[in-house]
Amino acid sequence: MTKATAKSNPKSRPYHHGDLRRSLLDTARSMLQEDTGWQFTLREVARRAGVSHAAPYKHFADRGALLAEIAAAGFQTMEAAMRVAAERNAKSCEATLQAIARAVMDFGLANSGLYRLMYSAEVDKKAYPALEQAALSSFGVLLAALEQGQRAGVLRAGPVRGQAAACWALVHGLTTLQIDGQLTHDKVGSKPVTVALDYLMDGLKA
Amino acid sequence: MTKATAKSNPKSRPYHHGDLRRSLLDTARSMLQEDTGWQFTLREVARRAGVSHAAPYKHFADRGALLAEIAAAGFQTMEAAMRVAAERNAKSCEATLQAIARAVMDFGLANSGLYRLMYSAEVDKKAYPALEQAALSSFGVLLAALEQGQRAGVLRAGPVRGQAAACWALVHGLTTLQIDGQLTHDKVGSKPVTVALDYLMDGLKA
DNA sequence: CTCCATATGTTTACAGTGGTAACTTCGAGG
DNA sequence: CCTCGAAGTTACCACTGTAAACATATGGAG
Repeated sequence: MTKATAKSNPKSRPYHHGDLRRSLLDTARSMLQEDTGWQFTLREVARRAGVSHAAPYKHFADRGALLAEIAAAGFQTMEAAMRVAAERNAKSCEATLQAIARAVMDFGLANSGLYRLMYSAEVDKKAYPALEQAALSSFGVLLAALEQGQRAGVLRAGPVRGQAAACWALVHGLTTLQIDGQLTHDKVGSKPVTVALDYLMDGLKA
Repeated sequence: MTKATAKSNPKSRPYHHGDLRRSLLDTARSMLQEDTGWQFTLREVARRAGVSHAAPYKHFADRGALLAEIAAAGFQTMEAAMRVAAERNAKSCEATLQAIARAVMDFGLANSGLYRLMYSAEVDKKAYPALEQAALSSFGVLLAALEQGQRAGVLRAGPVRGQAAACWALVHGLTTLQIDGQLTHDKVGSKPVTVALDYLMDGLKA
């Protein structure tokens, strides 16, 4: 592909960008990073990518499709983080779950814009099966950890998905609260996260 | 006020609406009700209120101000629901907390659009102190219940705000999950909510 | 090697949005 | 009664998402 060579010479701005699709995704991601205030215009993405405002439509059906793809990718990298956290803390079930929770929250805090997008009504999972599946897949990491905990007899026997929903809801809630700055140190103590999780963990134990 | 008489005769559409401010709020609220897909245009509100698209600006600084006011009102009615739930189930601390949780979730499910708005990044609490205070005030109901539980010795002694954060996060998380239809019966069991709360309650108990 | 089909980009256009400004109308208080 | 300000209106601006028509570069067929 000579496209690569074209990209190697950014000065002459070849008519064909080379890899606009990737470039648009990257640009959009970086915009999500800086942009806490929720605004996201496709035209601005195009502008920053140095391309006409209609160009993105050659690669994405519409604005929603771009967002959906970014959100899906977000779920995937979050899932990856969850997995390594789980594997590195496999000694006890509690440790694993705590590690997963921390991984999610760290991810959310580090990429607050992206995290918001992932759970925003802006992008509807029904319309993008790939997105929905990415979300479900990340949920699976939690499920697996809980199942193992039950098998080991550390956790109460019971509907795993119910326990998972509780954990997920708690972690997600804490993350958004923290993103919105409502879990400030003076309001809620020093280690609200660990503490809150401990409460739930105690309730889940056998 | 003869304005009232003017409003009583809607046919002749008097040049001055009578009570446009209230009317706009009502219209907007009802739009939030039907509208699950997140779109909310000020012009549409004006249209439905039977008024020109610039009229709202005589009563609200901008779109955000309207939304903020609606969100604040939402927090107030939610708080009211929480309060009556708490008072009607004051026998035991567990019952009170469960009732509060149910009240929040019922409110969220019954007014999903409004609930979304209340926690949306669309309306930033920093910019509207009244909104922020309304949110904090509703949080206070939960705090009070937990404090009472601690005093009664039913709950662990400890930082109340931390426990509150845990409860809040859990309930909020469950509510949004349920609104998004991700807590379906087959996925998560029959009474995911009560169950999940029970887990946390067990962990909070002394 | 030539040439053309096609993927990718650009320009132009349109409807709809939030927001401002200048004009009109109404009703209340001197 | 008359005026003055509040609450409407229309006209306008910059911007958005999206579509259609046009332009260009590139790879593969002849």
